[in-house]
Amino acid sequence: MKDWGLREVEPGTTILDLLREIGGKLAKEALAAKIDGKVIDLNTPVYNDLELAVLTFDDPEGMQVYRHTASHVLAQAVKNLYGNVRLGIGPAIRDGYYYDFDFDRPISPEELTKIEEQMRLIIKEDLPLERIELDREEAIGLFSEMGEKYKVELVEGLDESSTISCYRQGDFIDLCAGPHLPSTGKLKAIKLLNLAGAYWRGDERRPMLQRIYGTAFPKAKQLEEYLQRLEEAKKRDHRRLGRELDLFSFREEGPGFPFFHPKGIIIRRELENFWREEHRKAGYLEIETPVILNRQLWEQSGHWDHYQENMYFTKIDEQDYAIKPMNCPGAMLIYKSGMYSYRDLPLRLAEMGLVHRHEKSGTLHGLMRVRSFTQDDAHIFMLPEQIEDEVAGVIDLVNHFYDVFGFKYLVELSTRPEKSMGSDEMWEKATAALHNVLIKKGIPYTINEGDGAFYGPKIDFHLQDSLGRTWQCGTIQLDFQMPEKFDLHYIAADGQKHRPAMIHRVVYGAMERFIALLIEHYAGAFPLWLSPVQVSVIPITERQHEYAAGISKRLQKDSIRVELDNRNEKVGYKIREAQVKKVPYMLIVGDREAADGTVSLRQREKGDLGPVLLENFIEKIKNEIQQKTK
RNA sequence: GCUCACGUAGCUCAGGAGGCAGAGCGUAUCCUUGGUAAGGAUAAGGCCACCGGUUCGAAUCCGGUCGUGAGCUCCA
Repeated sequence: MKDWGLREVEPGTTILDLLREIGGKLAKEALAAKIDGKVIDLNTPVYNDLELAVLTFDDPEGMQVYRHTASHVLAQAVKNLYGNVRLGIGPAIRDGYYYDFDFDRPISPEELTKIEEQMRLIIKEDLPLERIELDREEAIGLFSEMGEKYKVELVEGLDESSTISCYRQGDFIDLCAGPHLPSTGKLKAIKLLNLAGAYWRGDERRPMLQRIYGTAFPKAKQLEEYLQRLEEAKKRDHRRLGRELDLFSFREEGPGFPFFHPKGIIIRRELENFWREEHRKAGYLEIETPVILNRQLWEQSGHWDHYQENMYFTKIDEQDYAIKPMNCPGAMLIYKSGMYSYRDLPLRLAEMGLVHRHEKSGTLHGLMRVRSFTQDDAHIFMLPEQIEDEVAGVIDLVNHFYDVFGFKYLVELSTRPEKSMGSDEMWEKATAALHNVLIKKGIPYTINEGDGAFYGPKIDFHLQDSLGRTWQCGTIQLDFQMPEKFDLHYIAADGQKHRPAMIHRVVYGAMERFIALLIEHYAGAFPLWLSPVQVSVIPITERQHEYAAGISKRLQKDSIRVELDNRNEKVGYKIREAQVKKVPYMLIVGDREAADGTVSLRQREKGDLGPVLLENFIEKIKNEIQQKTK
């Protein structure tokens, strides 16, 4: 923030006037101001001494004000075009803004163009935004008269004592805390992006409104760049790359049930191998539990009461069974099959468990959200005093894994949900334990109130997809319930039975989701160790087919995943294809290479690297695979 | 599950006032044997998602079902 020194002005001068007086680009670029940490309108008059910071589009708060005003312009445009429409809410969000409308008749996406044109007219008029403060009764009266029932509801929900503010631009007035741009003319590059449904106040029992999403930038170039980024993100979409790279598919015969193709399975198995290795090192033992288990077990675990709508059922010999939606009850039974001393704890039982959940049809999303998936699960049974160490250990493990892939993640601590089991005391104890570890480790996190599992609070690790949407992957869930329900115990030093504590945890989360995120993260160009095809051998003419086949066999002998492209095509064509399929290494062999036992090496990112001896290449690639570096 | 939109060849998509189904990529065969991101020719490939209605006649119009997309709700 620049320092413009001290200024003295007539009382009542607005901040905008003040900035104009200072001159330069300031007045033009300013969007809002900040006084004592509070963001305010540039139209605010100044009466006392104060320290002022100017917000531009480069400040997140400035950007928010800019887009929030754009949402008001959107609402005004819609009001102008469709007289009979009730307004919902219209905030600024990441990358833009939206506004919710209750139309008499749903509008179609084509109409967005028309609305956008109307918005441009409003911007051109350069209408000043005026802040109006009223009391509760006045506000309710005003919005009732306008037939804005949602606004009336909002006002009624506001604190008795709070001042209610509205913003007016031309003949459009909206309930709003502000702040806003001084006038609509400040808006430059605007664009409406899409149309979707959204429940009023996010409640599925309430009416569904139509939400219009848009964005706005001060410069046309910025808007173009943003749209360009969206296009680029679409190219990284795992559903598209999954098809192009022949990794997996979905069919109408099994909505939400993915089919993994040979190339997709390679990635999956590599991830599993890595997982097994790291878990062995971290002191886990691997187990496997059945997919179908008796109803009585699910009643005992609480799933029958708390998770039924997400479960699939079947009958065997007239008996009710359920397809497991979680692996925990199975792990409980394994624990129960033996006797444990306190010296045996912590006992870490890991399971690549295939679970099925009946997710609502509208929530399915490629591999990110499916109805059958494999969790890289583990249940840690431990002494109460081992809880914090074990939670910390899992956090370290998650950290290590995500580091290998170069993922940045967001951490959330989720607390007790409404639908849950156990005493308040248990919940408090468990939540405090998770909280402590996060504090001790200095991990930044946000609290997600009421979003815990029905049996305990949890720490979640979220990863971002190509469009910046976040997906929960790793999770650590503390559970005092299951050990209770299943009457688990261990023999302590006092020779008596005691109750162990338990952690449910996953690192990848679900293999399917994690693979989806990896695809988007790498844009399909997997690091060598994960690449379904690591090397493509490309003979230039038929004369080298034999030599090329020998190379291919030689690589295969060392478990290198190689494809021999001896199709009747030119080198350029074959190289292009290997490049499009994101194969890390291409070995081009012509007469020269065949004569001196070399290969011409081409790397996916670096291009032609010239000839190398085959054995040297093999040594290099084996080393790189082992290192798991790019 | 809800709102809106969409469903035509393996993929990307044209077409459609109701009257014999189209392109590019990919695939197959042939020609070409070419040195670092697309050589040429020919051919195969479709119950226009499914079920019903309107009509002499439906890929096209109408209704329903299923699936997909964006978002909401819900969650790894």
